[in-house]
Amino acid sequence: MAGQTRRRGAALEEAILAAAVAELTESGYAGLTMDRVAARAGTNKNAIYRRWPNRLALGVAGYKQLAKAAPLPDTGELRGDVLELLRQANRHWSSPLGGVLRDLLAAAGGAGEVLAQLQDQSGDAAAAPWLTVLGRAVARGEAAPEVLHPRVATVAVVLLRNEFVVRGVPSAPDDVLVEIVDEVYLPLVRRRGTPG
Amino acid sequence: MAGQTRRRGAALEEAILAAAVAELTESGYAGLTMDRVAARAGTNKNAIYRRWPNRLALGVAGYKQLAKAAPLPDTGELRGDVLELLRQANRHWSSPLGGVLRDLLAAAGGAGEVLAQLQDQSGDAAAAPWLTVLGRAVARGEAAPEVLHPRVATVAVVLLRNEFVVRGVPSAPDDVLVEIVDEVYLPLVRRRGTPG
DNA sequence: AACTTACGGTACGGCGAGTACCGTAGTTGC
DNA sequence: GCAACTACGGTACTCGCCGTACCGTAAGTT
Repeated sequence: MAGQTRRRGAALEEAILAAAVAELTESGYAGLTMDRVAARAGTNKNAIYRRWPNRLALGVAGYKQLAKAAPLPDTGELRGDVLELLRQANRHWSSPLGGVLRDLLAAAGGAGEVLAQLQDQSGDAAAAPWLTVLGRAVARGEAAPEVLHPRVATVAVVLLRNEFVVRGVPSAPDDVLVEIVDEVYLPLVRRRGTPG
Repeated sequence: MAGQTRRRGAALEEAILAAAVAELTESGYAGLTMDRVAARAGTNKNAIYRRWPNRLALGVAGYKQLAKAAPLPDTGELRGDVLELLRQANRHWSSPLGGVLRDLLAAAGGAGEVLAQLQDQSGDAAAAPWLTVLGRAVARGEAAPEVLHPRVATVAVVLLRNEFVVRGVPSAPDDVLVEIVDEVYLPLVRRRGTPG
């Protein structure tokens, strides 16, 4: 209609991705249909399928576009850092984006290739901030050196995610975060007696 | 065709549920389509929709039919009990049934009513065996009394579930279970120093 | 026997994934 | 500046599956 020139290549790709992101934020992964994305981008499904093999791949691409890392807290004491990291995670999963992530993880259904792309946001790479914060605590003498281990370091955030996955809460109350920190995480990582 | 009499009521309901269970075990929740269940039960979708409002409800009903509680371990020491509970959970989630449960949790998408029915198997009620086992350990002096708290008691099984949800592993190696027990769970629940 | 209820058969409507075909505009090479 | 190629736009499919509607008919009821 308008005298706009026909888009190609990168320009069109960005338009499609922007449409996908808009649909994801407005309606979640369930609302991300190929027809709607195509319509919103002012193109058709053909152009999408030339770039992404299926709906899930487009969803993952859109999610990665949206998710960005939060700044690392440094309050000077372990408890403050840990609480802040937990609150960041809680905000993320409480947001519409958290629902998208859950749906993507479900749609991937244990398919390794897809999960690998999401792990940057939710898996092993997510252990890095925890190890950093714990490392500073060890240097201060607040934590035992043997807890610098991904499985131990990420216990708190794993427990929080469990609240979302199993209980389906829209947002975890702050009490729960505090409880996780004080009842589980700090007792676990603080200098402890030698095991039998 | 055959001179079989037409089924009604409970007999038909059981046939439908049996068909649903068969589809779930053979093809998982994805393979549980209303048409196939109807065909397999030798009836039609009508009879199904008179009993369950939608596909998810039928899936949940089929799952509950399949899931049964395992016997509570009692090895005489905390570590043995905990490892056995973890191995039970690992077997469950590694089985086709575990995939079904993941899909159902995903399909429920945080809908409380549905999640409540599954929690009997995976949520709060699942804390009971852990509290029992821990209670015996406390009586023996193996564990501190303040860990008799659902969030603390279930830490091990939550960590294990995380392996499945985030990493998508088909089955957790036994090393991982041992690591969870020795690196996280036992240090956490064993008698510990007074917190600051 | 008449009546009511529930099953069986079938045919829809709706939606969304993914595919196919083709005319046409933009780009590239000569 | 012209031809050849590539990629976009439009459209129309197929397929699978959920959920609903309609109706004849068998089973249980009184």
